[in-house]
Amino acid sequence: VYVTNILIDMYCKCGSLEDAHSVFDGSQERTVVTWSALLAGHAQLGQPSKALKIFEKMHSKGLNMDNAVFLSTLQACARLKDIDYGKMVHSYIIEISCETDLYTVSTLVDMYAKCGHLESAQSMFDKLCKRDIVLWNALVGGYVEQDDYQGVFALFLRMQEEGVEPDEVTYACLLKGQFTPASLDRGKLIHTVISFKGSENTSAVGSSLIDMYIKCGAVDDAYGVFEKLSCRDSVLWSTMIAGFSSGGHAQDAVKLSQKMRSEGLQMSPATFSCLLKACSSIAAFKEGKLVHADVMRSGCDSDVHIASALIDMFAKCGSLEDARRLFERLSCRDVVVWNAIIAGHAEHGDFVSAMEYYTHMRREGAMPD
RNA sequence: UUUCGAGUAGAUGUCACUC
Repeated sequence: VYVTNILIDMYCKCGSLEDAHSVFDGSQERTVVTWSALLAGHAQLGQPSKALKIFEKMHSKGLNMDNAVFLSTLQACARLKDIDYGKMVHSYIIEISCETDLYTVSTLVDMYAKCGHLESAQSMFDKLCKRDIVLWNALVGGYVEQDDYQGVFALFLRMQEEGVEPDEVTYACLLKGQFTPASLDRGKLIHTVISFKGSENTSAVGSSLIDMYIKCGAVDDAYGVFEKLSCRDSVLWSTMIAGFSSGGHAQDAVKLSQKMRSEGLQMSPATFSCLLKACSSIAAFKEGKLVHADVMRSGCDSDVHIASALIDMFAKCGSLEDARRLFERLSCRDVVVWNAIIAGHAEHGDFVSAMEYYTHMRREGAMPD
């Protein structure tokens, strides 16, 4: 059973729910953990409704639920913003009496906050006598997501008063809010606090800051943050590249990727994706072909995300042959890939081919959206 | 203290929408 459980968990963590399911279906013996692993996979991989279905099945089978099961179920409720379901799980937790577990309470607070019930989240929070940083962060994030900046401010002050040190997650939470050029002052204020606390130099905070400045239209400030960072992970590079191209500086995005190459850094699939978008936005054909070569070398050319970005890039550069050649070689085509090839041909006035691709798509049984 | 599973936070594909 252990092996089965580990396998299911592994497949879920690799993002393949299908494989996880087939292991699950083929298993002779199942424990709560077997179910729990499958449930967690669905809750975390964007299949919250299916996660709740699994929870219901577990319930009807009369399995003994434990904390792990509740946490994943509550995550699913939070994603769906299904407060009624969340409350139901909550009362179930009270019945089983494991409401004292800090992990469980944090997840409950997070669930209430994400569903917009900040008062419930706050009162649960207040009733506790022991709080860890995750719990604080969950509530901070909740206020931020509801755009309740007074609440954010009050809570942050209370953290200081109680001597709780914010960590990088706290700052990332503060920065995940809505930002527009009108909110640059708020962004800068948060940045000042972070610098004052000396927490500027971590990648999660750095990329959140960059993203914030880009959303505020302050490309130079964003790049300033990037330059100051001594340790850059791939998310940081992607953030900056994406930031340049969305801020109308696609040329700089390309330049940055050259710097990345010259430093001998491996590009991740996400980096490729950002970079290809930059290339297509300015129809940078030569650079696009270079990226294509990099993609081939890294072996992630079968990734549908990358493939569709490549097809789109070639199409936007006006090289439909290259787009077609890539398309033909793909073994797995999702809607986005089909859309990209169809739109590419339509964009260039080749409506006949566009229609042909459309009928081709229907023949293969893919659903248009 | 979660080594069979479980809590908060960062970037990423096509098209359409407001202007």
